[in-house]
Amino acid sequence: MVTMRDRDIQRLEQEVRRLQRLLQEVQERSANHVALLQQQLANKSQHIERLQAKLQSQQDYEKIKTELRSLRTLMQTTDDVSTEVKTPEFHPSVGKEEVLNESSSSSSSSLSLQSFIKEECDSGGDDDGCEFDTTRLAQQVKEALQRLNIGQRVFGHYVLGLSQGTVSDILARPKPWSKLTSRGKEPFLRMKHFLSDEHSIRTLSVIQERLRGILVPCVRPPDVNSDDVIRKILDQSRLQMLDGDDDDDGGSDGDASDNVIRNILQQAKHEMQTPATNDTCDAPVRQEEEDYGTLEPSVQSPVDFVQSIIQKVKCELDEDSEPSVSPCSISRSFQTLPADPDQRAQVFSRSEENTETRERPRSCPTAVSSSFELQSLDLDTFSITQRVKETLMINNIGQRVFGEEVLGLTQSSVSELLSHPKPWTKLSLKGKENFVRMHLWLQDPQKKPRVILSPQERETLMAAYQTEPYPSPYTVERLAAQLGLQTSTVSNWFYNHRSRIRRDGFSEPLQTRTFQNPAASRPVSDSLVRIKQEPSDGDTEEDADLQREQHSHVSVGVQSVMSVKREKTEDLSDL
DNA sequence: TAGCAGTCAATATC
DNA sequence: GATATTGACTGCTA
Repeated sequence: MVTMRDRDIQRLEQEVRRLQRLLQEVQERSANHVALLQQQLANKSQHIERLQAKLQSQQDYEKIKTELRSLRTLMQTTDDVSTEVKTPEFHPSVGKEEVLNESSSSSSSSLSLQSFIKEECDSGGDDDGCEFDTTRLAQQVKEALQRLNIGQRVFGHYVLGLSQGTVSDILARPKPWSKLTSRGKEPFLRMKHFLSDEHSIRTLSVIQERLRGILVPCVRPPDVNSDDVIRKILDQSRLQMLDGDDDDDGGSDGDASDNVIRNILQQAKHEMQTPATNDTCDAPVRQEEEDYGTLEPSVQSPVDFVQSIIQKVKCELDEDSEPSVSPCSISRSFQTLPADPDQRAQVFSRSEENTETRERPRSCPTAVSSSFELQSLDLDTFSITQRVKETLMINNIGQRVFGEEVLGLTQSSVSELLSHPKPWTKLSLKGKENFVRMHLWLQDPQKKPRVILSPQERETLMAAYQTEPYPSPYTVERLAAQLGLQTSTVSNWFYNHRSRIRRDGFSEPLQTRTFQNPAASRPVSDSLVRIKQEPSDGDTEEDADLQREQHSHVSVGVQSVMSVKREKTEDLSDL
């Protein structure tokens, strides 16, 4: 009996131990499972955090979408401007309103320039009825640009289709409407239209902001020039290097640029491929493709828009990221020499006066021979240096001047370069640039330099103008000889001077002012000259009108247009 | 053909 | 970097 009970107890004890083990195993499994779940939870939490961060970073999606639309609009309209701006006369029916205002496709409230002009003119019944206060208009535009922090360059390019300098000129000295030709009226119509179209203003503001943000504006229409030639050569060289070897100090720049381009490309592609926004974009940018080449395989419309962005960004990044490669100086005055040795010496001596303030020559588009044959990338550096040395010697040009003006190098560097030229294949990208510059400089010796008149020369011309505003050919020749200038330079100066005096008379604001000599940006003693205002009996009606206007606007200044015209009339009378 | 209006773009200036 | 100046040019007109 006792034995049976002991056996039962023993069995029960075994059972308890088994259950305890089982319990322990379950507990361990549960703990592991809990740990696993906790780990998964942590992972999920991290994932959620990442997603939230991503969501946060993409909150400007709508804004970017809007900007891309704006950019697309401008891509289209810029092409329109670049072609239509060459139209010599303004034809309201032709619709240059494409500039910026074509955004009406997304803004039904936008007025077209055509309808705008019609509305403005309807009150008068014909063109004469369009009477704008150009001074006020210019002032309003200046204020708007200032308020929105929009530069004249961007405004001129996208809205007016004009260069920055012209915009500056028009805004600073607007002619009265009645004195403008139909061509001259066009920028003012555009300004008026721009001011009246909130969408255009907003779009331009966005673009300016965008350009200032990540890109450098490339507002000048692309053209074929020496810079392009060198750029192509160097690009080709870089491509070869990337394919062949890694001896390229410019490679990192290129990679960085391409990464940025790729990012924008992806963003733009995504934008364009989204069904909701995949509207038609039937403006292929063939011209830009030709100008800049393509980064990606060609794509069909509507992704042509993407292509246009690539080209634009490529252009902008190229200009921004490769300053050392940018072939800046080729077209500057020292790139080429006048045919006449005396003039060459004069050009260099004149420019030498200013070399202290000059840095590496800047970019300037000047056409060079399109048959330029440097694409072979196999320049004879020894021959080039020999020819450069000979040219410098013949023209008595110092290495210092040549280095500063053509290569952007010091005299010692020029000396080293000319004395010990490396073979082309051993040169780095930057080293090749110097030889390309020298080669172009040698290739195009007939190009005229930009003349910069000295204060003394201006003074002489001004004095001559005082006595003879319409100089005879003999006087022009005499002045040219006296100053060592070309006769065309003297003639141009007189044309320009008369033109600007007239313009300044027109554009003068109502208050009395001191009339500045065009040369007055320099401290020239004769910048203030008393103006003649008394009318002349022999004046025509137009002259009288001109005089009234002048009389009401100008009290002191350079010799007036009335006296100029009067003298001309007197000359004719004498004849 | 001279002169002009309008403009570009290199350069100066701020 | 943005703006102003100015020599040179184009296209038009008388």
